[in-house]
Amino acid sequence: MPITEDGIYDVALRLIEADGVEALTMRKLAMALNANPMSLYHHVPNKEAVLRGATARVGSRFSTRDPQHLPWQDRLRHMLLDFRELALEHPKLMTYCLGRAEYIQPDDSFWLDLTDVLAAAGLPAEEIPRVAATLCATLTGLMISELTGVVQQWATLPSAPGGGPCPAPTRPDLDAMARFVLNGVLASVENHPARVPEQG
Amino acid sequence: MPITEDGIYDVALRLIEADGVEALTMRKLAMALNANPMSLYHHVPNKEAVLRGATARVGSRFSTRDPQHLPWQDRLRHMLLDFRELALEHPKLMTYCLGRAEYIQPDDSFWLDLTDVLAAAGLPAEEIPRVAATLCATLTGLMISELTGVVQQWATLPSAPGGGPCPAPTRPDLDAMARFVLNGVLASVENHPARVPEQG
DNA sequence: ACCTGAACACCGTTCAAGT
DNA sequence: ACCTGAACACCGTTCAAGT
Repeated sequence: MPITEDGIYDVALRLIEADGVEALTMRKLAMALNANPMSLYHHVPNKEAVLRGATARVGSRFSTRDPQHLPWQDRLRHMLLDFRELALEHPKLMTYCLGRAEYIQPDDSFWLDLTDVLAAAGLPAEEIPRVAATLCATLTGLMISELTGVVQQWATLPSAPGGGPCPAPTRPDLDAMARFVLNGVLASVENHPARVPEQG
Repeated sequence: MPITEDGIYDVALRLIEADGVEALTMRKLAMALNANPMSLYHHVPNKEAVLRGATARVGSRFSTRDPQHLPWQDRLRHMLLDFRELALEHPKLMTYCLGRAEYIQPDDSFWLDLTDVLAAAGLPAEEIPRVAATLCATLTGLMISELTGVVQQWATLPSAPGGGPCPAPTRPDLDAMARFVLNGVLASVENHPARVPEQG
């Protein structure tokens, strides 16, 4: 079968999730595609573009069926938890791309829905981009920390010099920690000084 | 002058802040040290150790004069803002190490002070490591997003499909956004269900 | 003990040559 | 248009040989 751009991104994504981003090589990628390493350069300008393409492919999988009839709190909750689910499905690539710019774009449904929800929450238009940006930053930290394993490591650390280590958090524990952060985010929006609460 | 382990870390840190982590090379590092590339391996096992050493050197600069007489809210505020200042002083290296494990260790004064503050806030001992872990995760996201420039980019994005872009945030704006996240963190701790508020 | 040159096994990418 | 082999300019690291 011939090489296609999307085929390159798909195989790259598979290799990344198997061995990590740092193990991805143009030569290995070509081998997995049964192609000559140099053939890739006829479909893709360079390695950076491969990583960008794989990232975009994951991003396109984010299908938010944003339930617009629900209260904004529930909509925000769904969005952020959906984002987390997607990140947990592609841990290796997401760990990579959460740490650099450009993984959330202005025309992503995630960004559009997020700003829409914040408008529904009663935030004035000029405040929305900055509040949305801080929410994305918080979400970034939660997911990077969970995906790299630091958060599990921290949660296991002793809280006092003499104390023993805590039991490692299980998946339900991590879910609870994510919801704890989420509740803080919701409270921050609710208490934003410029917010005009919806009447009724 | 002879090569020393600390000298290697210091020069590595300088090169990293000048050109970024990905531009650091054992060969360039040796050149900056006026040494043969292979000489480094007599003082350091490999490149990973160089990055770990440089990271530890930045971490040791975190001098928290934790004002224990202040209310826990003020102590927490100081700690997190001090952390941010340190990160802003070493943006390139911090961007790198915030994205991987092990940059906060159990015997770091940052961790010890953080757990101490949470105890002063009235959190039960068994809850402290997990709350501390989520706070570190939030802080990680804020700083990664600020250092990579995503948060500035997001804050500049239009909030509605028809709307124009917002003005780029200035340093005071970024400070305000950091305080916004900080207030959310404080509120999360204050409202933690297991917290026993201090009397008086 | 410390340094060094040559060498090995890799990279990403260019380019001229093939079909 | 698409593919390919050789080659270039790099990497990190090993190792035998030097002082």
